Amino acid sequence: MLKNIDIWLERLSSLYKSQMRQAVSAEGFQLVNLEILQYLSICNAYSNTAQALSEYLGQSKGSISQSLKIMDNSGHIERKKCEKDKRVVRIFLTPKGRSSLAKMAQHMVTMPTEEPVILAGIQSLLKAWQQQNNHQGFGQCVSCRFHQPHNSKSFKCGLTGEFLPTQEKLKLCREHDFEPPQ
Amino acid sequence: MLKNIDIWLERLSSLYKSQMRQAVSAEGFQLVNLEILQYLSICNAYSNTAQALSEYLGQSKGSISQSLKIMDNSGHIERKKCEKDKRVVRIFLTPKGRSSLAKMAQHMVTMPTEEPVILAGIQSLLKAWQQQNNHQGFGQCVSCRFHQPHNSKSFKCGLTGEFLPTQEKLKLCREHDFEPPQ
DNA sequence: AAATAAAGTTTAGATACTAAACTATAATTT
DNA sequence: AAATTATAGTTTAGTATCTAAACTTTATTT
Repeated sequence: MLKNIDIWLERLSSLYKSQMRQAVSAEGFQLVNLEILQYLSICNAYSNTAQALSEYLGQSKGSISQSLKIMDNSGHIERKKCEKDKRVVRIFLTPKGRSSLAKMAQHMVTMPTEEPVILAGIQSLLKAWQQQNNHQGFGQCVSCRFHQPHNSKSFKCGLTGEFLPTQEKLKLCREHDFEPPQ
Repeated sequence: MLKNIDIWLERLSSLYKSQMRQAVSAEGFQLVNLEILQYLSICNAYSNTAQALSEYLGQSKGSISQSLKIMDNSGHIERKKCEKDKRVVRIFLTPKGRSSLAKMAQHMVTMPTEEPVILAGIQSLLKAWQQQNNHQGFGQCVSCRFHQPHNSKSFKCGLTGEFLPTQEKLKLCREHDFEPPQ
């Protein structure tokens, strides 16, 4: 049935969630609000939309839309219509949102060591999952098949053709894909 | 702010949850029901209670109690009063519960490899978390400070003094602790 | 130009969650 | 031994969340 490592992964996931629950209740938030703030702090400029959040968190668009409305009213996020595509509404963290997130992050323990092999293991798991789930994306630009190094200040995204500043390469992208499609 | 590995952990956790959501909706369940069935399938004989579930999942007793009531009515679990301590109600998976769990497990991808170093990494993270959270327990008997090898068929739990069959040593215990208390 | 697709919002109904009050039993204290 | 405190669980009431489906607007495809 469940393998040894699956049991630990299960526990890891439960404990992570439990930790988040503690963090939010200390700040009078709901779980989903922290998830949204956290996502917005690590996603790239292509991925700050309700649709992306819906895919990332695995919840319906309607539910996300409602949560965003509340967080907009409370001043934790800002929504701006995208000029290029007027169907799209881009979401941004406000200073208030960032500050709330920082407070909640204090309640969370981070990974004690940055062992490359652990990172590699986690990535191999994600890779397997994504392959099963029709390449549903979300990963750092630097590990993406579209990532093209350019110079020290920027890299090129092979999908959009745009040049992005180097700091963006560690952010999550909804278009991320490890492997070329079959 | 967030370290590289934290971002991947975040994604791991979100994807895990998202996967679970897909699995439950395919069976017409709710997320929490799968979490409960899963826990019951991996916890040991000391840990199959509402209180333990509440601690494990980080939710209130009331919420857990309500979910258990529903799952009892639907025949997925059974509740039996504990003879030793009449305050306690022990929870058991029924064949129907096991079968539902098995069906949902088919929708979940498991860890591709059982790399010991990845397992070690996950455990070191859990250890750090537990230490911050007042040793709040939950781990396999085999990694617990109370675990005392006996013979090939059984081991002794140093906390309760009982001898437990070997197969139990891979199950989760709510009393689990990595390190001796300070 | 028409049809289809995609992003987002709104609504209604179902479900889940928490906090607090409550019952029952066990463990501690006096 | 009696009283107090702690623990396990349930119930209730109110709030928040979630989904599905209908709908609007804008983009893309036919």
